[in-house]
Amino acid sequence: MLTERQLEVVLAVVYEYIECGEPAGSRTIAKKYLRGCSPATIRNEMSDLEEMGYLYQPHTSAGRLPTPMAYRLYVDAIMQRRRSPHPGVNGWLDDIRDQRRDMESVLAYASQLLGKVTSYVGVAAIAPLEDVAIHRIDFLRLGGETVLMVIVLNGGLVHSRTILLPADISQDMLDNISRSINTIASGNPWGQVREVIYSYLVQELEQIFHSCREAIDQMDLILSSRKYRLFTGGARYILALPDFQDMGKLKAILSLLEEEQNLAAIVEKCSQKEGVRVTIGDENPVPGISSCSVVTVASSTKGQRAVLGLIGPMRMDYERSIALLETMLKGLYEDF
Amino acid sequence: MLTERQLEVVLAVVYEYIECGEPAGSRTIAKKYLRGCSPATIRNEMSDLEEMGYLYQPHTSAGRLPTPMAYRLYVDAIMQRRRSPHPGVNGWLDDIRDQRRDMESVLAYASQLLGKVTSYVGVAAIAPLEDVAIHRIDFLRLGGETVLMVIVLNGGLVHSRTILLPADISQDMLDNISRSINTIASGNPWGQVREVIYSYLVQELEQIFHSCREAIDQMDLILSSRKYRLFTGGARYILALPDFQDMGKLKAILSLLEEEQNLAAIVEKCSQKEGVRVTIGDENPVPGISSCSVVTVASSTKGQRAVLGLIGPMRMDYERSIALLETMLKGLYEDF
DNA sequence: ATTGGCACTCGATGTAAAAGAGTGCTAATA
DNA sequence: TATTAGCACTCTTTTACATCGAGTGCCAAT
Repeated sequence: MLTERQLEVVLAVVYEYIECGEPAGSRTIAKKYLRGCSPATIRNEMSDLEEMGYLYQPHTSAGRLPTPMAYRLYVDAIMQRRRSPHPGVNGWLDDIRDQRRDMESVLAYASQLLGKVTSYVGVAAIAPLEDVAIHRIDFLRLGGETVLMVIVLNGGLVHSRTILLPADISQDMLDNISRSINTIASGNPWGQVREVIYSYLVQELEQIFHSCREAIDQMDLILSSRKYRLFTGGARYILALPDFQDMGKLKAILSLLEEEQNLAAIVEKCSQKEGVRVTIGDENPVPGISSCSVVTVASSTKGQRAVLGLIGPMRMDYERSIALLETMLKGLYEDF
Repeated sequence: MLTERQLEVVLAVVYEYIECGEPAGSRTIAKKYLRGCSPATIRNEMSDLEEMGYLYQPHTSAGRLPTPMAYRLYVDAIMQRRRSPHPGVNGWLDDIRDQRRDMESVLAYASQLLGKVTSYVGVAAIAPLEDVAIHRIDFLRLGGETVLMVIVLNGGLVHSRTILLPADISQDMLDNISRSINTIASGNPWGQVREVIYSYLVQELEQIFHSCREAIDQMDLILSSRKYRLFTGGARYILALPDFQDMGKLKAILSLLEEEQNLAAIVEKCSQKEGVRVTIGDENPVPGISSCSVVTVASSTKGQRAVLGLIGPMRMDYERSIALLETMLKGLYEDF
């Protein structure tokens, strides 16, 4: 167990490193954070803390750096404290309102904004909740065998996908089908109506039923998987951070951004519960970004779950990031 | 005017630099490309070529590098030659076919593939042609005042946008409106039916007409602007290139990718005519990537214009890039 | 338990010498 | 007259080595 003073030292080292980006020496800590102690005392504490796994030295003659354990301690301490809202958010929300057109573009813009103001990578995501009700389903023939299926969920989330249906099904027939499906489905969650729709299709469309398999499959895919729609922005700003001068780290983070599934895994894991969640280093489910941290805030209303997040170096400014995300998500929810 | 041998030297220097990434010395050129001459002869030629603006030295005791003028010469020479198709494309097209779902995902995947196999940044874009016919227009009420407008163009391009319409217009009314609009519009280009639709709305919807302004405006925006839908992929791979070890260049290219309008400007300029187009250095309309080159290939069918492209360093492998893009676009068009 | 003092470690910085690559020029050559 | 061999010169890159300084660990004094 940590003594009071050891805790202070750990938090001081983390704070100092987050602020300055350089290993913290005993002298600095004594002078800036624990005025009552001499450097020698701090040195002794530091030595103990290193043994306990909270600090480490990059080399013998350097100051101490926090280990992930120390960051965890620091973040837990922050999370206990009452946090004040991040300043400036209101102006940015106005920007977003000006740009707004639909949920998608709002989130895309929000992620860019998050990246820009923090110099980390901004993330925004949204997914339907499990029991979200279907608003309507439409089929629009595009030409040839391809048909565009548009699924609108309560809350405004829109999924569209092209499927293949026999060319001899006219748009009128499609309209009839969607009318019937909508009568059954509209206002109900997919889980409740899936079977009904299924048997309707079996009965009504006996002759072409096998061709509709794909449609049903795609509906299942869209409506059951509850996949997040992901937006990221501001990747270019991390280039300015000293932590990402290393090409290896850069590559890892860019790869993450370009591979949706990995990003989705992170968002998914982070959003299992409401509110703020901080994932440090290799607490992350994705390999490769073990030197990064992820801060997310999740919230559900109107049948959908939204997530805002920041991906940054392990020494990112957690306090500010958390405040920013909380304030921003709250602001977005007031509007939309 | 260049002598035969001077031309050979310039092309050799460009080729050598593209291959090896290092300034080419007189010895190397004499040995690998102009066996009949001694290094001293090449030195004299090089000196002249430097004066003419084709070559330059990064410092006194280094070999020569090509200037943008030299690259231009080289590319023009390539373009004259008959090009053979890029090998391996067929396999990749199979990949694309497997992944395919709709035009959007095909292009997204194609851009990623392009990036991956070249280590440059892959670009794919598509836009409707000026006279593309409207396939249909639908309005789906999402809830409250928001209505989703879905515009499907002949050829399969889908635009959707939320607009605001009074809450007392029911979905049935919307259906009627879209039916009428479709009767007028379907199969015709926007330019021809714009006025008719306009007057229909004025007549039929007198009382709510002012609320429909936005719908018309948005249609205008979507159907007149012919904006490109852009996809990029493979940005992470350029990190491995020696040319992008410089943070400044990296930042420039990442910024370009995140700012749609600049990318759109490049694509637009490049796609004014059919076929291959190579833009070298600051021939580009966008500042910041003056040390990059862009190779694009454009083609129009079925009412839309597709562009595939690669953004790479100025010493990118133009020959291979051009072959790859041409083969790929051709393959895509055969399928879709 | 805390602190001042001091030797020690190890990266960072700076300087000088050596190595290497390639040029430019001159004089010889075909 | 065009080409070439030879050689001095320039400039970067590499290596080696001395120095500096931040910070530690430890011991003896408080």
